[in-house]
Amino acid sequence: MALDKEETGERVLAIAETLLNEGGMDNLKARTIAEQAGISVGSVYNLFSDLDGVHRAVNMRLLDRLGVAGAAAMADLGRRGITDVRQRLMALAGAYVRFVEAHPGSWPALLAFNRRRSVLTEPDVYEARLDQLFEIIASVLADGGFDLDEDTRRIAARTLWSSVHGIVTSGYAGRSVSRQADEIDRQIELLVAVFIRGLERGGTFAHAGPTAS
Amino acid sequence: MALDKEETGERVLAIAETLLNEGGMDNLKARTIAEQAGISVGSVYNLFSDLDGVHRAVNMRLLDRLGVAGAAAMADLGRRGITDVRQRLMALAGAYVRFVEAHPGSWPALLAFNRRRSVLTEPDVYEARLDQLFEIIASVLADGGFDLDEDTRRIAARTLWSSVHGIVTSGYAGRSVSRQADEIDRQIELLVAVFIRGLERGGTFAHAGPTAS
DNA sequence: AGTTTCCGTGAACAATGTTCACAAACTCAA
DNA sequence: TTGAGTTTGTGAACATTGTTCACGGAAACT
Repeated sequence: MALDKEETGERVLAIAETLLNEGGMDNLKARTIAEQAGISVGSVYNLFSDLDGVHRAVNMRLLDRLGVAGAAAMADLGRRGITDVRQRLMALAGAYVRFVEAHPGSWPALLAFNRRRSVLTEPDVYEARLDQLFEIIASVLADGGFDLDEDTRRIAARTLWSSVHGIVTSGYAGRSVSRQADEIDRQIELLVAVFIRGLERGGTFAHAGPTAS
Repeated sequence: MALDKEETGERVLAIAETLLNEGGMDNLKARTIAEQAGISVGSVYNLFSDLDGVHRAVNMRLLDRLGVAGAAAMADLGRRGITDVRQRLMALAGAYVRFVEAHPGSWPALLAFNRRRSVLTEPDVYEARLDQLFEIIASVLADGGFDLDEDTRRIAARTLWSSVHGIVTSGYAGRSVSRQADEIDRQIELLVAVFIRGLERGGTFAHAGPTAS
């Protein structure tokens, strides 16, 4: 055998990611993986606990890649000496949009996966990887000259992320990709602009009135 | 037979919704539905094209219910003479949060369903139902005294919706429900506050710089 | 009554996740 | 090298599930 266990595992993950990216969760089949990897079905289960385990591993790779993309976008701006908050936030959002477009099947599959196993599993590893992204956003806000205490900045970073995420996922649900791409750009543009203007005005964001009656 | 075709269909949908709400998409099984409805598997396929058809029908009911919840929240505020933009937006967001909490399994299942059949099917009916919600938000913004042209207002309404949606779905992914509920409230509160302050400052939101280089 | 149409039934088929008894390959001491 | 012990690979077999369809009965209509 030319490949050792770890190499075979990597190959399986690469195949699995392609399958997920091309056909979503329904396309991740044990027999297809085995066939394409040149191993038997049983070996797949020898390498991973089950298909969920394979999917989880693929998801980790995706999250790592997303983190790298975000960090790279920031590094690029830093290299070019750009410190403008708006440009930095747009660069981060743009990195996310491009990441989603580059993973049209596997990223939705990750979201669907998390949704399926909502509260049942330990999302600790996920959270850790996402926190990394929140940190980037929070640091941008910290450098933006806003008058925000650390807690508010933390919330604002998460809110910004969730909002961009919502725009992108809502945007790509239905219709054709091209038609929606422009709509998504406009929404993100408005979101970032409004956010910056809103934060610039300062003030507190403490829990005030009732959410609803 | 005591029930006619339509009544049986309704019963099937009620059962299907319960199944989805309790166990997500994986829990929607033809045989379970048949058993609980007191009919045979074949009859399920006589009433609906396939399980996707059942799920689609359940989703329609959910979207209708969401629309009703939104309209009811607005009607309630109207009855109490409340016209404050912030309160109205918070009421809408609150209605959505409560709706999601009331459908902990079936709503995620709807989202997962849409994600699975991303561009393949006709989401026209979905879009129509969602547009109804966007209209409500847009009308609130129109009454808010902002200096926005109609197009910007449309984008702003969709952005606001997508953002709230993103906050809620990101928030309920992982961890316990109770822990996250407060975080979600704070994020929505900040989002709405920032949005209003940002829009108040007026100005244009035209596509300006490059999204990223 | 006879005919036609519609509807319910559940056995049967195909696809798929998962297991497991067996075999092959490998490790390492004697 | 040999042989015991361990690890790894294999694919047949099983359980579950979506979906179909030939059959039979009920209902409607003539």
